[in-house]
Amino acid sequence: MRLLLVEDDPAQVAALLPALKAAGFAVDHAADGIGGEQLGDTEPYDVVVLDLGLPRRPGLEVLRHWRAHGRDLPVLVLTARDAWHERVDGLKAGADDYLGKPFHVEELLARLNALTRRAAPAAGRTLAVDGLSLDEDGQRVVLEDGQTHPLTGTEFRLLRYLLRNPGRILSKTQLMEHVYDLDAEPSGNLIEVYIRRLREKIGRERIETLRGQGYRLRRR
Amino acid sequence: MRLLLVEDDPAQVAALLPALKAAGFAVDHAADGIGGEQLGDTEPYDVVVLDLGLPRRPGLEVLRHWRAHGRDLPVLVLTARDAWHERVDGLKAGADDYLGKPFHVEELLARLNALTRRAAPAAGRTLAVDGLSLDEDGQRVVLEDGQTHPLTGTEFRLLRYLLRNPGRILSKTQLMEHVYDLDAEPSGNLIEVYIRRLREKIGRERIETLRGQGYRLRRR
DNA sequence: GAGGTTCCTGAACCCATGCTGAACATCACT
DNA sequence: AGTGATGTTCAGCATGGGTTCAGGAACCTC
Repeated sequence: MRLLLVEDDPAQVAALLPALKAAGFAVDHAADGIGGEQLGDTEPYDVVVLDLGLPRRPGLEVLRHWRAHGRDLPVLVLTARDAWHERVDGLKAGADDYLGKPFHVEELLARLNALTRRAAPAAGRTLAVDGLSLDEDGQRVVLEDGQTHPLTGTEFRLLRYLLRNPGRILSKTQLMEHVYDLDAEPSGNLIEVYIRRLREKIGRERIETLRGQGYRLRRR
Repeated sequence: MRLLLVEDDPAQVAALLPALKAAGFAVDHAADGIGGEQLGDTEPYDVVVLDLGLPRRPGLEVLRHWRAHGRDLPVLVLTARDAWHERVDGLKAGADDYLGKPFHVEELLARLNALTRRAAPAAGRTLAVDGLSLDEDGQRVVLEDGQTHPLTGTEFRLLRYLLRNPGRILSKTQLMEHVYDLDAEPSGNLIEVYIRRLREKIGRERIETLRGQGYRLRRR
């Protein structure tokens, strides 16, 4: 079992390394975001323990990078205690689990166990579905015919979520919660408005409406 | 997706039920350990949300009972905040995941999603009986010849219930209660109307009428 | 086969939901 | 402060789907 530990605090590392090794993991260690990201890109780890507060590159970005590139290895995120929005952010970014600091080593081991027991999930996806692709760096959509449209921030988040769940029905509440953070209520018709704006850019028929249910990105 | 919620606090239940239903789960609820255990023993749930502090029988015992009897359905455990030993106990007893109270509903849904995705890999949620299959994500029927028809919300719920009970006679009252929530009386001829609409989509003869008794999905 | 009951069917109704265009508010940047 | 871009709210319109109704067909009982 190969494990990547991305953590900058030397004290933490000193505490964790022996415990992880004793638990039977072959541990690699990176002390900053960039190093961690590179290791995660290239080495076949069974699981990653990722701190969020990292020098050089935030943990969340590292995680998003992996997910955006289809890297679907199990990631356990370490967050500050009680920062529940961080945890939700982490889960949204594709974390499989989180643990609030400070934590007990025993608990970390238990959770790693649970994670590695899991079968590998479905293959990672590129954010491209049937000729509709999202340029995540440029924040643009590219259509089949090469046409590209720039997206505003909200449009981008909405489309990204749709593309991550092609063919699935997504309720307005779900969309609301993913486009904005936390418990946003679909008070106004915000989602409708943005769906409309997206449709203008990617084509009316690519997003179906399911009355009373939500919306669905059409997959051909 | 059938979900069993074992939780005694009425306020929690009131908050969770609608959210879970909105997320597409068919939710059964038990208010104590013994009831929950029995339901879990007998019904084919896709996932269980289990509170640990339960009257009549502690959640951990319920979980251990299931695991000891080879019941391997995914279980998410709700624990008191910061009771980390409880969480470790839970994991040792065979929980697949846990969540500390108080938690955010969105977080619960995210974790349930992860759990159910893992448990039913690529199986694609479909209910199928003799060449008649219901695409639960897409809310569509697919016939033997590949023909597909989109379903409205009510049609969908009705057909799903029929498919879950193929070959059984289902009275209009039963259908009413499952298509709508609970105590609805079959005042008008609503069910008749919907049966008709369904027949139009899946074929006249797939649903038999049993005069005075109800309807039955024909199984060949 | 008369009479009653149950079910079928097509159509009409009506309302919640969704769509749309535009105004208004807010933010970032200069 | 001014400007342009983005985010949010609003009001009116369109429409889909849930519901009701009425007339006819099928079925059962006597």
